[in-house]
Amino acid sequence: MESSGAALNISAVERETGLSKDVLRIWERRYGFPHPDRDDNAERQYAADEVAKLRAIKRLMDTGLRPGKLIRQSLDELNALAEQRVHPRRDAIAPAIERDVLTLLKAHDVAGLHGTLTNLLLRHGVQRFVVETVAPLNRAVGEAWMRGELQVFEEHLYTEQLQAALRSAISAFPRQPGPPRILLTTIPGEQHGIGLLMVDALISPEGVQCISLGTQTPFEDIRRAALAHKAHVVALSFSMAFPLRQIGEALASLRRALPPAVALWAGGEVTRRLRKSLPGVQLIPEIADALAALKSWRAESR
Amino acid sequence: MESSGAALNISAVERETGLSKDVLRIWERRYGFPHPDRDDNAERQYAADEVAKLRAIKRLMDTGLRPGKLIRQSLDELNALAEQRVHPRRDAIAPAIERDVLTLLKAHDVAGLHGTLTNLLLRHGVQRFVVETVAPLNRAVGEAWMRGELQVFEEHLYTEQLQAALRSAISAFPRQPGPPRILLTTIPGEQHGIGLLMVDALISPEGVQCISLGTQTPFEDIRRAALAHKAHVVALSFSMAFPLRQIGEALASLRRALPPAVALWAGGEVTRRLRKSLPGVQLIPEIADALAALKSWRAESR
DNA sequence: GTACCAGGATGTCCATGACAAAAGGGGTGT
DNA sequence: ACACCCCTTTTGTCATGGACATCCTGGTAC
Repeated sequence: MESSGAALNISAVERETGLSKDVLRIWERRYGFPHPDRDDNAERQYAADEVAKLRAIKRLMDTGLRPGKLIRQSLDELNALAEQRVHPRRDAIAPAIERDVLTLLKAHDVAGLHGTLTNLLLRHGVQRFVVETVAPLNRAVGEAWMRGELQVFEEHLYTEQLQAALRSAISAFPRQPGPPRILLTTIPGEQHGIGLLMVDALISPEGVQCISLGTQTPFEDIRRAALAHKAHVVALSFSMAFPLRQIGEALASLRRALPPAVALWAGGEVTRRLRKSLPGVQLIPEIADALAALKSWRAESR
Repeated sequence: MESSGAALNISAVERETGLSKDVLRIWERRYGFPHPDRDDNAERQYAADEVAKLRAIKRLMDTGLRPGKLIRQSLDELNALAEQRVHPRRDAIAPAIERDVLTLLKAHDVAGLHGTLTNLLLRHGVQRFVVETVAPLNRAVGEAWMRGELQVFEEHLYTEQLQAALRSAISAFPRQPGPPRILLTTIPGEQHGIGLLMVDALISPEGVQCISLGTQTPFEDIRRAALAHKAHVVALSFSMAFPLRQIGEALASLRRALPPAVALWAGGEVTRRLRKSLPGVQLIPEIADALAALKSWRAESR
């Protein structure tokens, strides 16, 4: 294992942790952590365990905690805290399905995972699959990852298999002409697209036309796309990792850029943490709320 | 159009153009461009046309040009240059299919695009579809985008529809047990996953087991995943936008981290621009080379 | 033609200062 | 209890300007 896998420079740490260079430097200045070695050229060289602790801190911050209280704790304490922070939400024992999937993931059983997801999808139908299976599974996987039970690559495998399942469900449904026509995408910087697929799979069966642009569409292009496709709704998805600060600003500026007749939906659990009220923006903190939003759109547009 | 849709601050420009804050600031210092206004707090406020020019410059840089020669040119000159830079490669008139797809894209005809891709896929089979249709189409779309004929959101729609087509093809093939077992992913920072899907679709029919982790797997996790899945090959994909500088370094360090028995493939057109020789790394500059690489792996491993 | 070297071009890193926005903590009125 | 407001602390982002490793280009020697 030699020198514990080569120290990382600051931009590598930025990529691995999601903490900007500015933040890494100012934490060092203010809190004394991290405290990387310097190479011959006086550049920071972060050790693997420092990066691990930074990742743990980032994880907890994404749930709403602040760095000042986290940064002095040891990695073990942080993991304990993560566990604490997760348990309260678990109202009962984790259902069998979630345990099964986590077991398959840890066993790296690709075929089993694929089979299980496909089975659930076919058994319950797309919509129940999304609301009752995928949403809780995402939570379970996210929590397991938070607790350090899952490796990053195991979580990637989950995402990939889930994506395959959702896409096959979506493509099985013939596209029916709207309305409403819904434009799905994420803003630049938000690279998680699973939320888009979930919405697509959930509401396509309702006879709406979902047009997905994938992730990270520049603002100006979201506007242009909405006009070009004559979209009735623009729906954005945000993940927990996305900087909360930017969400409000982004939604407000997009709201200004879009014609008032075009509805703007913002999905993702984080949207629950938004403080400012955003007139003209429909928040969708739970995936099931997308169906409600669709209903109310149809009611209003008559 | 008043203040042309609100000026962007430096981090917004970083997201929209892919140029880091450091680069934006030092260009301003060295070349005098961009030259953003300052707000009350002396922070840079980039106008929309500056951002457009920056995007044009970035586009051209991704093809190997250097900023010093680009930055003094006007947006029109840059677009002309992009056109020039594209044409030489076009040895004949663009085939009908490529023209058709571009027309559909510009007409925002989602159903037509989906139909055309599906039709081609079913008509020619997966492998021919990937090599003879998708690869030239990608090039055509990339070039049209470079010339400014395509908007970003139109290119996103293409990517999304293509992804749907490829995934449905892949999922239609039953996964057969390898060998080789091939781990597909990209390294952190590389967010384009189409290459992975193309490889998957191309070689899955050959009876290999492709395990895709999606994009941006941290180095350490690539190693762990290779071991956990007992992969025979680790295949990475690189797009033109990925900083060439980092590719060589990344491949070398990954080569060191992986057991010698595990082959390392690096795909994508950019790999042709690599200077250093990389022992133990198989380059795959053309998608069709993946089949050759597979053949030679099978020959050697006997 | 090829190999090699010097100088220019380019991106990344560093240190430090400043400040706006968000969050927390009280206190007060209903 | 709860809602509201104001003040303090916390936190992230931005700015400036200097340094330097690396890559590219072009010229020179063989």
